Amino acid sequence: MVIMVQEEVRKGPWTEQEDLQLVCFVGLFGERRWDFIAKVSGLNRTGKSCRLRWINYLHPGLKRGRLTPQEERLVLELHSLWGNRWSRIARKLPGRTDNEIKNYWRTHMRKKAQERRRSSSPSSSSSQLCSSPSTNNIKPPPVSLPEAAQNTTGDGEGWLQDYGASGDLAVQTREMKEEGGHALIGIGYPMDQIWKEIASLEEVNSSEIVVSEGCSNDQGYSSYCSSVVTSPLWDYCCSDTLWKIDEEDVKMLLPASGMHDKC
DNA sequence: AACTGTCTCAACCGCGTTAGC
DNA sequence: TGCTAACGCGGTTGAGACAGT
Repeated sequence: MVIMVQEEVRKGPWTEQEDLQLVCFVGLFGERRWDFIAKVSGLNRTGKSCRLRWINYLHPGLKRGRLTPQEERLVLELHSLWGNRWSRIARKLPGRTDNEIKNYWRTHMRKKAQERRRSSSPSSSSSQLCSSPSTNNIKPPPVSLPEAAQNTTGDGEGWLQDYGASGDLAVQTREMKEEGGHALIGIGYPMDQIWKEIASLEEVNSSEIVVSEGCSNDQGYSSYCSSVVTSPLWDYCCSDTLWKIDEEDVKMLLPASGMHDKC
């Protein structure tokens, strides 16, 4: 019997050493080709895992800590427009990740569901369409809404039912759905108004957002990272030389087998 | 102090989309 | 043009922290 001695792909929490290695190699090769980075870095991780770790934790532009009230409000507003399009929402919140927003939303919805359960009588079970945000078994009937509103249906009824902070908008939207989804405009909270509200929110955050959206390229980093708290790991590894090394040069200079030793 | 329930967040998984060949 | 690998997104899970009893 042949025993395959295969290096197992590591899972679970990342160690500081792994973080360091990843930061180094992302510095070398950029935020792409994650499988390649996973291989050459010597991390026994999948490319997916590396990417996720980078995006959700190591990215130099990330904010830490709880969402501010403005951010919370923005999340609620944008979710009412786009539904569970977390990455899209995250793009409007500089320094926040889709994962973070998703987690926040879950917590938020759970709280709302609990409050609702407490406040409602035991007999009124029919009104509790969503006891938990993660319960996606209950899918809403398909409705013919314009795109912005259609996107909101992806989560089932739950988020609409339990929507709290900007209740008016939620109620309006729910009413629209209950009416079959036709009269999206003109039920007291027209799309114009919604967009105005978003626009005004965006104005408040506009400077940050502009920077954030530029952050997907290298230039964005340099400007953005200087104004936001950056990872200590990043400080450790992010030197000019690292960024200036061309990938082809690296190939010439560092045989893959020993790369991670040098980094 | 010990136990239990709840919350938060990091990470994984599956699937759809995109890019390269 | 079809195939394949890589990427990106949304859903879900699980471990650790924290609060309440």
